[in-house]
Amino acid sequence: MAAEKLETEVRQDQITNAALGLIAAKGVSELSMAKLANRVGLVPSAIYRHFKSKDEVLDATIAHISERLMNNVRSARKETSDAVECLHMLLASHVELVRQNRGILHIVFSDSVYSGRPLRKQRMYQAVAAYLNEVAAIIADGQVHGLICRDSDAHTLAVMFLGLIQPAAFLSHMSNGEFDAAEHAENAWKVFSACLTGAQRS
Amino acid sequence: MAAEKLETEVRQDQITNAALGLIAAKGVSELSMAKLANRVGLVPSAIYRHFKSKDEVLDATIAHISERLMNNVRSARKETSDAVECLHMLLASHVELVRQNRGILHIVFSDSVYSGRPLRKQRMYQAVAAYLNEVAAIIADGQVHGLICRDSDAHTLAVMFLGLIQPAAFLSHMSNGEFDAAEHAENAWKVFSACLTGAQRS
DNA sequence: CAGCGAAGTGAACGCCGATTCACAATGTCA
DNA sequence: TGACATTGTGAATCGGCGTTCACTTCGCTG
Repeated sequence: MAAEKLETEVRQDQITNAALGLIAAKGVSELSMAKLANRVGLVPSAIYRHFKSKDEVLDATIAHISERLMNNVRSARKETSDAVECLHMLLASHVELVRQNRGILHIVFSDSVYSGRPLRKQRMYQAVAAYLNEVAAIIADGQVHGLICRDSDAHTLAVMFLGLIQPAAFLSHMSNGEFDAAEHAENAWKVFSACLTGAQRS
Repeated sequence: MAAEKLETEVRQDQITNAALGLIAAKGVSELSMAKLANRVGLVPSAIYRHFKSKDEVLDATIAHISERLMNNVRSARKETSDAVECLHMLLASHVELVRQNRGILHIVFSDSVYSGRPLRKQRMYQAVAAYLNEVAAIIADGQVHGLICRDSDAHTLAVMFLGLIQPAAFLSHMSNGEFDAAEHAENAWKVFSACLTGAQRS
C-alpha cells in the first residue's frame, strides 16, 4: 500500500495538477480531499503534509493558472510590435489555454471558489484587472502608432477584447465543448479588428 | 411559533424569491434548506411540502429568471422596429436586470449549480442559445433592411453582443459592484454599433 | 549503524446539511 | 359539526467531508 515518498515540492505540483484535472472533469464543487488524494495515489491525511488546508490547495491551483496566463501575455508581446497582430496572437493563445485546461473555466465560472473567501475573490479580480491593463497597454500603444483609432478609450476596448473570449468560453463550457470557441473567436476577431483599425473615418 | 398556513403556489413563489435573495447575498454554495426556510419563516422540513428536493427549488428559481429574461427580449422587440435601436434597448434592460438581481450573476457564474446535473446545465445552455437566436434574428432583420452591414454572420454578431454584457457583468461580479457594468456597456455599445452600421465601406 | 526529521497511514472526530417521518394545527366541504 | 386533505413542526437519521492524531516507514546524515 505505502506510497513512494516524495519531496513536498514535487507533491505540491502533483496535487495542484490533480486538482485542476478533477475540477476539469467534475467541477469545483466535486473536488474533495478524498478524491484528490486518491488521484495522487495518497491517503487523504497525507495531503496535509504538503498543504495546511483545502483552501491552500485551491489557492495554489489558482496561482498556477494565473502564472500561465500572464506568460501568454508576455510571450505575445515579445513576438511582435504590431499592436493589432499582438492582440490577435494573444486571443489565439488565450483560447488555446482555456481549451486545453477546461478546469480553468470551471474555476472562473464558479462561486464556491469565492463565496466566503473575499480575499481570494479580490486576488482573482486583481489578476483579471492586471491582464486587462496589459491588453489596454497594447491597445494604447497601437493608438499612439496610428494602428488603432483613437475614438475610444483603450480600457473600454480592452474589456471588449475580453468580450471576444468570455462568451465563447462560456458557451463552450455550458455546451460541454460543443460550441466551438476558437471558431467564434476567429470570426469575432475579424469584426473587432476592422472596428479597431477601420473606424478612422471620424 | 406556528407559521401561517398558505397555499403551495404562494409558498413556492416565496421560496424561489428567498432563494434568489440568499444567493445574491452569499452565493449559491451558501444556499441551504435551513437558511432558506428561515428566510421564509418556516422550518426546514416544511419546504418539502412545496418542493420535492433542493434541486427542484433551484430549478424553479432558474426557470423564474429565464422567464424574466425572455420578457425583456419580447418587450424590446415590440418597442421599436429599428434593429439597432432595439439592440440598444435590449442591452440596457439586460444590464439593468442583472444589476437589480445580483443573484443571477451568482447562478450564471456558478458551477455547483451544474456539476452533476447535466440536464440542468443543458437546459440553461438552451435558454442562452434561445436568447442568442432572438438577438441574431434582430440582427438579421437589420441586415435585411440595410441598417446593419452584411459582412458578418448574424450569429457571430449575436455572440459578440453578449460579449458587451458578459465581461462587464463578470467584472462587476468579481469586484462586488465596484466595476460599473452599465457605464462600460454604454461605451462599448458606441464602438459596437459603429461597427454594425459603419462597416458598409466594403 | 544509530537517530532524527520528513512523508505516509488509517482510524476517529465533529460538523453540517439534506431528507424523512410521526404528529399537530389548520382550513374546507358535506 | 365532523371528517379529510393540506400545511407546519420538531426530532431523528444518514451520509459526506475536512481535519486531527498517534503511529509507522523511509531516507539521509553524522
